Amino acid sequence: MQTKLKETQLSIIKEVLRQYLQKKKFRNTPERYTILEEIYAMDRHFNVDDLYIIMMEKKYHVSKATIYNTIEIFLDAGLIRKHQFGEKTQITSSYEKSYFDKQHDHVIVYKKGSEKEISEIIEFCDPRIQGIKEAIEKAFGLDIESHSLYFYGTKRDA
Amino acid sequence: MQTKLKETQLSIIKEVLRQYLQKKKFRNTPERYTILEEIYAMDRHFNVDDLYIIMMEKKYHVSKATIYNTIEIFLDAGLIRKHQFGEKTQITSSYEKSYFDKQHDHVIVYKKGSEKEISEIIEFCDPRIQGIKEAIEKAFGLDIESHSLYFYGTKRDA
DNA sequence: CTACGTGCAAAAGATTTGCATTCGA
DNA sequence: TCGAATGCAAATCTTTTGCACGTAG
Repeated sequence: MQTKLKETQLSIIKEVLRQYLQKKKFRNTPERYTILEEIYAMDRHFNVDDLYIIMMEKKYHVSKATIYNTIEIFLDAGLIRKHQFGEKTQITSSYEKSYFDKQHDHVIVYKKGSEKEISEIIEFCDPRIQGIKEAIEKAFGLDIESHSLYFYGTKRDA
Repeated sequence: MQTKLKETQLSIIKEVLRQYLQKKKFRNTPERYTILEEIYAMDRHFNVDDLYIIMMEKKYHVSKATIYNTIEIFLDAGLIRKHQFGEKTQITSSYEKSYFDKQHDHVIVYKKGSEKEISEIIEFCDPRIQGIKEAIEKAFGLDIESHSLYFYGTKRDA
């Protein structure tokens, strides 16, 4: 039934994409649906290269240019979220599927000695962030549309 | 007296750098002090290119490689902080001096129509973030060393 | 049929690296 | 003196762009 659920979810997000494309008067290209499926079949964060390699391995011919282009669309459609993990290193952007998730934030856990290697990424969700958001909106007369919060740390010694 | 204050601050941070270099057994090169002065003479966020251009204009010969190298040192010394503003765009890292500031977070305000252009960056400081931090540390058994929080939004209509 | 979207390769932009030279300790 | 830092240029890596072709509408 896990499979069943996945199938149902898949048809939902495809429908979301379909409606988005329609509204924006973009075309229903097969590439866009294939990439969407692959993203939603994955269970972790990914970057463009990860995705490209996966597509290659599965013999779907999709160029990186198309992946970049498509990701832009998915971001706008709210189907994925973008991250810049690893403040210390990393230029590469990461992404994750977002449609069935609730908004959450991340803790980047570094390996003890090496300040550069990420050992783990933990997700969490703290309601207090909402309170901060509302305070900011009121204080500065803004509409806050999104936020990103990262904590950086290490595993505490036992 | 603004000038006086600035001079005093300058001698303090130079001393901080001196001690840091000494502790790490790095060399006291003039470039490192020159770059530090320029950074602390600035009053806003900057990126490597900004800094490079400023150095050029003032006829200090410093290569970009050295700037990158030096910035790494200053980060580790706690003399500057690194940012990745503009989740939607921007690859370039920004930095800001940090020694006399208290830790603060940022709101990235985008221009109304164009989702890509930043119109303003607001700094704020909300103590609730501390509470979240402590909750995370307790919940996951971590030592959190730093965080970054960005809100993204637009000016509210009058 | 007519753009829009794709693939490919080249370009662009940020950062890193290699190497010869300089210079602080 | 001698190894660490610098400057310069080349290399690398991610993302963007230009152009010819294919295809959705």
